[in-house]
Amino acid sequence: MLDIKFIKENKDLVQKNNQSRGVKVDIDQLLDVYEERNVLLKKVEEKRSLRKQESKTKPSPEIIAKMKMLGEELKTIEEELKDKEQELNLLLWQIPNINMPDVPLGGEENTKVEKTIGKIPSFDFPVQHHADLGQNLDLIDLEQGAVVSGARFWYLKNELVELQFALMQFVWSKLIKKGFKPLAVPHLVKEEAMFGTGFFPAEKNEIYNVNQEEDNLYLIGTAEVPLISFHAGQTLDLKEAKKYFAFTPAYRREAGSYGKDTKGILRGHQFDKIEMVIFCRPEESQKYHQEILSIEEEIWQELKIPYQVVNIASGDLGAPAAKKYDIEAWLPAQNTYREVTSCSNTTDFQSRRLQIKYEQDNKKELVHTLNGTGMAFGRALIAVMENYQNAKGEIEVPKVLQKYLSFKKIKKEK
RNA sequence: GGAGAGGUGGCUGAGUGGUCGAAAGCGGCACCCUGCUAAGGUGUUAUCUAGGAAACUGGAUCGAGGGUUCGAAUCCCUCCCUCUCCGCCA
Repeated sequence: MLDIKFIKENKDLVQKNNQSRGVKVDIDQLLDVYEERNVLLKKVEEKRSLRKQESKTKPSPEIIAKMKMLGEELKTIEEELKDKEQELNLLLWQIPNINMPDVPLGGEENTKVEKTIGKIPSFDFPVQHHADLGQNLDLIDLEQGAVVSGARFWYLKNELVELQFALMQFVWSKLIKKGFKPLAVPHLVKEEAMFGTGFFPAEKNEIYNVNQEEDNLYLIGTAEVPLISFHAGQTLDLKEAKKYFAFTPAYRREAGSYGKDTKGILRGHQFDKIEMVIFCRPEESQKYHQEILSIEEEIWQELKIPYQVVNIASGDLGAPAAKKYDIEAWLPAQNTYREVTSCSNTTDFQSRRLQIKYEQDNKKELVHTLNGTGMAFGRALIAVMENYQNAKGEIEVPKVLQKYLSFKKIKKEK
């Protein structure tokens, strides 16, 4: 979230920024509420001060009577203050991060293609959709997934599972080489972690709530949540930035996407993913954003799959992100690029909520946090399947993955 | 799941209703001493927040949130977490 003082001093900027993201919070109202809250706070503090002075020693009966009255007044004002702070927070929590200067303004249609890498392949045979390849080669079982868990769940089978494991090792070893430290993280988190990373309140309906009555935990929609929360409440030594990654499933309700991408495994309630995060000093976050992007690009380049990098427009940014790049890989069967990774600079939006700081000239300052997809395996599998299919309806194994596998092609006969 | 114990400052640990933001020790910092020398002495040393140029002043914080009380680290309730024993278990 933003610093209320920053909002006060940069009213117009915040207002414009909100507009660019389609967020309708009345900043004047917010600042009014803030002022009202400050007045109440001052009153409360004055009365508390009085009470404190009289409570140093045992007071006389008259003073006790007086203090009793003061206590009543205090209680009333404290109640008002609490309501006012609640009102303030509800407004404040809706305000998204400030766009970086080079974020394209507008909605999805204004997403800017930064670069296009790789030549779109031309096939001299009819290309198959990954769902058909999966069916023909006995790699995906959507029907039984639906029987067991419902729509948008599936089983991966045979070589496809091995292929995913090969991709995992490929990305894993690369991130280790790049200085990222692996973490095995909780997949169920408390509300505070969801709020702190900025997924609540905005995206609450995307998240599974487990055992609300007894445990009230939330299934992670991305490892970003436990990874960033790993340092919640801590003051870090940031002489060097901290880099982590984790391999986890991502659980998503996909509440708003009924009827969208229903064929195959492009959009599901659960997919495996490697996520990376970085904690760094504010002046370094733009540099590390580029670094994360370049690692993601390297992965797709080595897989030899065409992709484009897009700079997400303001209206499409999640609340915590100041800037976001997606990589979209070419999917031949859909004849288009589709999102396969996403990396964001969330500046101090998350660290302010989670109170993640570092020490600078004997003062504690908020860190900047970044996150990026190492690999979303569901979509990576789709990209490999569709781009590496051949005329015989087989799937060839990308060169960089071959050392992890005992086969070079996925064929029909097992 | 059952039975218990507990969460206090950077650390150890005292504090069961008022003068407690909190003894003592350790650690840190500053100065002094310099034939007890990998030592001694003196002083100082929590965090957040509002105002202020600063000195300073106010408020909050003893796991979190409520409650009782004129007054809560201390009493009551709920929650979170840690530990011990039993049970179960990959």
